Formats: sequence, structure tokens, C-alpha cells
Amino acid sequence: MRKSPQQARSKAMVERIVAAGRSVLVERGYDAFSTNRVATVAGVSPGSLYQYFPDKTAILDVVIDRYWDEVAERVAASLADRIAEFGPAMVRATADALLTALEADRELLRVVAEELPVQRSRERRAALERRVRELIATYLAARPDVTHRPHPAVAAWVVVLAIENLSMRWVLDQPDVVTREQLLDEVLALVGGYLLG
Amino acid sequence: MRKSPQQARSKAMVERIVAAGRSVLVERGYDAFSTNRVATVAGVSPGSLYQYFPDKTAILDVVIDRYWDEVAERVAASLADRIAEFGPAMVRATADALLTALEADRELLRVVAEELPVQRSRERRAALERRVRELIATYLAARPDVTHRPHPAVAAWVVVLAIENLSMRWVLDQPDVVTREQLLDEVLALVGGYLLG
DNA sequence: CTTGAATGCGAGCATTGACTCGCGTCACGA
DNA sequence: TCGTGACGCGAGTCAATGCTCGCATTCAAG
Repeated sequence: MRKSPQQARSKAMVERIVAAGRSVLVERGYDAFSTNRVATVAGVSPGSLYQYFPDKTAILDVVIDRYWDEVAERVAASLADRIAEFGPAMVRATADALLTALEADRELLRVVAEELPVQRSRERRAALERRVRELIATYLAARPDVTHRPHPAVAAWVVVLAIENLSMRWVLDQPDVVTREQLLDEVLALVGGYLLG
Repeated sequence: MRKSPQQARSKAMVERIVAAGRSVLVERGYDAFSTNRVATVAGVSPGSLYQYFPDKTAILDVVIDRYWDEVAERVAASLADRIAEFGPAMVRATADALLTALEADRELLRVVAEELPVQRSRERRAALERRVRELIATYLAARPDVTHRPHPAVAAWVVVLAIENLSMRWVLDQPDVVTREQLLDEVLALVGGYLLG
């Protein structure tokens, strides 16, 4: 942020710019994400835009950060609530929470995951992964009886990646052979068989 | 291709251009992938470049297509060789083949998977997935005794995505808690537990 | 050797898009 | 009410870059 908005008027403008950024991304795609277009959609002039954002990517970053933070919040909340009752129900609930979070803004997910250079959203997504991974690894290390896997950190890495990827691909590709319930069943079988088998 | 090269001279030029494209991508990144730079690195003028490629993306497409075709070839070959002896050894060998293929040009993989808009390489990668998925689904359908999973198509989808993603992330991120052998063990446990458990 | 087609060149055109700057307007404290 | 600084504007600058066009060079068939 080049300058932080002080009056209510300018705070509203910053919000309008971010919202416009999201809107352009979703409706026109990343290629159309130009400062001029974002400014136009926000009903603001390019010059005004640059009073609060140092450059184009700053706007993009805010949009993306907000998205992943939202997803992370939902998943972490669901997970933290149930980490005590570790088991199939928890895995299912967490996967469900992730799916719900991803489905909430499928259009933006599509752009973020498929149109943007991955590196742009890498940081936040990695943060989400790390957060969940550490929760799981810690739990697994404390309760070695719940799994046969020898290395908690490794098991957490595998489980998080597998669930995240399956969920994202399901939401994005909507493979018609797999229903939502079926996906949850498969995730459960995959993770259950791995940790317990 | 705007025109296909007829003399040996021009065929060599096309090759130089593609090689230069790969080189620019790997050494300077996608942002530096401009027609002028590719032409310069290829020791060719922009005008010449446009005699054989209709536009910039055509060069990119060739580079990417070659990469995924190479990977697909190795994996499909390994898989086809061993589909008869379905079991842990086969899963391990296939995962190993994929890892080897991805490791063969890790630099290009990094650019293709993290810098490029995913959509660019989506087609070929999807083709690779489909090819492998169908091999597996067909086999599972023919031999319902090897797995407890009720839907071969779904099981194949899950298994392919899981292995592909874990392998790619391992090669790209090189997480120091997971060795190569360990990764293969984990993949085996994951897939084995899922299909058989 | 001749000749025309294929090949190759590279300066330059045209467009795009990030970003600035000088000026006008508005809000708020005194 | 009035002055000052925050706010807002948008035409314009400037660099990047995809791509073309007219001309020079090379190849190979006759």
C-alpha cells in the first residue's frame, strides 16, 4: 500500500477497487486484468488507483490473499474443532469443509488455479497447507497408536496433498463419474487405508 | 505451422527456434519469452521465425507438447509393460517411471507447472492422465478380484491424480523430510491400502 | 549458367498497458 | 466561513513487444 486511506470515502474506494479486481478476474479472465480496466469497472480513475496500490500486482495479491485466507479459515476451523475426535468422521468433515470452501467461489478458484501463474498464489496456498499439515503431524506424533505410518511429518504431507488435490480437481473438473458423496467416500477410503492399513 | 520447411536449412532453423524457446523458458522464465528474444537466442531474425510459426504461442505449444509427450511416453511404456502383473511391484515401477521422467528436466517442469498459465499445458497433461487412467480402469474392470473398490473408473481417477500430484510436488518442492525411496513407499501404502484395504 | 522459388533478414509499425503529473474538488477543523 | 491537506481525475508518457513487409540471398531444377 502506497498510502493508507484515511477518510471513509477513500476506504470505500479501495474496497471498490479490490472488488472490481475480483470481478474482472472472474468475468474477463487474467488477460483482461489491466489497471485501466480494473479502474473503469471500479468507477475510478487510474491515477486514483495508484494512490493506494503501488502497482498492478498489489491489487491482484489482495484479491488472491483474501481468497486463500477465507479457504484456510474455514478448513482450519473445521479441523481444529474436531482434532480431538480423530477418525473417519473427522477426515470426512474436514474434506467436506474444504470442498464447501472451494465450491463457494468456483469461478475465482478456476482463475486462481488455472489462469494465473501458480507462483502468484503459491505463498498463501503453501501457508494453508503448512497450517493443516502441522496440525495433523503434531496430532499423529502425539498419538502414535492411531496409525501404522512410521513418520508423522511424512504422513501428514501425503494426506494433505492428496486431499487438497483431489478436492480441487473435483471442484474444477466436475468429473461426471464422481458425485460429491462418492468423492468423500473415496477420500475416506484413501486416507483411512493409508493411515490405518 | 504457417508453412512447413522443405529444405534441410529451414528444418534446422525450426529446430533451433524450438530449442531456443525451451532455453529461454528455462533460463529466463516465461516473462522473458518474447518472440524477439527467442529469435535472438536461436540466431534467427523475427521475420524468419514468423515464416514457420503463426504466432508466439505456437512456439510455446511445441515446447510444451514435446515435454508432456516425452513424459507420457515413458510412463505409458512402463505401465503397458507391467499391466499384466498387477500389484505392488507394478505400482512402484510406474511411480518410479513417472518420477524419473519428471526429474529428467526438472527446470522445464518448474516453468511449465509453476510459471505458465496452467491452461497452456492442460490439454497434453490431461491426455497423459486419460491415457493412464483408461489403462488402469480397463484392467480393474476386467479383474474385479484385485480390488474392493466398487467403481473402476472412480478408483482409476483417484489413483492417477494422487500419484501424479504427489510425484510432481515431490520433484518440485523436494521436501527434505521425504526421500525418493520414502516417497515410493508412501505412494505404495496409499494406493495399496486404497485398492486392497 | 539461369532463373524462379524458397529462404532469410531486420528496421519499423501498431498496439497495448503500466504508470505519472498537474490540476481541480471535497471534507473537516478552526 | 475559510484554508489546507487529503482526495480524485484522466489525458498523456513511455517502454515493451507481437508481428509485417519489402528486399537480399541461397538453393536446386532445367
